[in-house]
Amino acid sequence: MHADTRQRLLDIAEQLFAERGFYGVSIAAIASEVGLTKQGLLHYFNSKEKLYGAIVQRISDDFQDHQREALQASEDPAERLEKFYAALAEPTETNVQRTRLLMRELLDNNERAVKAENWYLRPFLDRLISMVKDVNKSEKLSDAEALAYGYQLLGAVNYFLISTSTLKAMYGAKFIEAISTDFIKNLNRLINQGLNSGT
Amino acid sequence: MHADTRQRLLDIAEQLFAERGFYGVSIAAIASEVGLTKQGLLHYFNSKEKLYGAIVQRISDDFQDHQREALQASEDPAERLEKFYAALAEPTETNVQRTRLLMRELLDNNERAVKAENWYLRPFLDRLISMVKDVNKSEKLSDAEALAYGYQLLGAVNYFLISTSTLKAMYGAKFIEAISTDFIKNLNRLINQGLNSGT
DNA sequence: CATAGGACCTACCACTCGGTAGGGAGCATA
DNA sequence: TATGCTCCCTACCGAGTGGTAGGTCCTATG
Repeated sequence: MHADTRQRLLDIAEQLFAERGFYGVSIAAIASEVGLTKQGLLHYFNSKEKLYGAIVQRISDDFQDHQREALQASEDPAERLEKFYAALAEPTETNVQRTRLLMRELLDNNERAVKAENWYLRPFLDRLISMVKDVNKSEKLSDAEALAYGYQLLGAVNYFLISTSTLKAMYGAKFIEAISTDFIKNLNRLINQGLNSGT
Repeated sequence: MHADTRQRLLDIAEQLFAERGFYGVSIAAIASEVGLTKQGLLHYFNSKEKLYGAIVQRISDDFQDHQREALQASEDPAERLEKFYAALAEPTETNVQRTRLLMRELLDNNERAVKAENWYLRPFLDRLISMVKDVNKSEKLSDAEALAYGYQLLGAVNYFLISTSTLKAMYGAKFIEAISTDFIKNLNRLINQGLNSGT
């Protein structure tokens, strides 16, 4: 079964798909990067779509794992939310990579006209809603309000994450480092302040 | 010179690039949508890259125009910022389309290794920085702080815009409409609140 | 020692890609 | 009438695409 090769295949393909998008990478290019021929790759995944699907599935699974961990990390709901977003915002290489890939997924989704497999984000978002609602129980936020709020922060974090490299080139590395710390500070302020004053 | 055909070419290509990305569309597909052959298209733009570049340039120009308009729309800096983001968040078809295209640009930028033409966002962001600083003059925000703040809102808005169609499919149109109004409300609250209390 | 199956290969298929060469129709100027 | 330019065409190219067919080697099991 050679799970080893399979893993390397997934890892490298994930990286390439994140960098260049689904149409921007050929299976031959992926295979050669792994040290296989195109047909070696197709031995493990019968088609390009299947390979890509396996990658998205893996990411989505991991994301939900991290979410569950954040839930158990603290008793205070606000603190939990802070930790959750802080983990998402961490500029790890894999974190940035996966954010890029998921963002591309979001963009490409549209034309695939929402097939069932695209609902992978659903449990993630549902959990996010309940996390937000937990923070501000006194006001009894509606699901829509909670999602609006959670999604705003999600967008802020993800957008910034995929922008850093471009921003760095524009403003210089030092400036962006300064921004990064300000960014997290701001984020936490929004979490605590935004949810504890009138809607 | 048939500026007419040229315009239609740009319009349709913009739409297709936004939907499927640079690699996802062939110039033949674009041409046939316009009612031309591939070589008819190449008569106007010598290469696929040139066509794409012209589109990005046009968007970036229009964006800056809108920004300038927002600057003149009001005397109150906070209100200006509100109007600015409200305009960005408007779910117009072209607005969504262009946001998608620019987001793809941002994702693809990385591998093009930051050539000079990718700095098209620079004046846009610079103006954004000064707009944010104007709102909170008493605290004398640094450029980094201002950009961190402005970029957060930018990310929130853009990310939400490209997500609406997917979210609609997941949660239903009604729910998302509710979110949209909550979203803008939230955004304005963040603008007024976030900038007037301690950093 | 035979055999089955996993892991990977070469060769090839039909097709699409971006781009070039060269020509023709229509019109404006000389 | 000749010339030249804009607009757009057919025909074609080499390279690359995802995928299939069929085979070879190796190892694990009977």
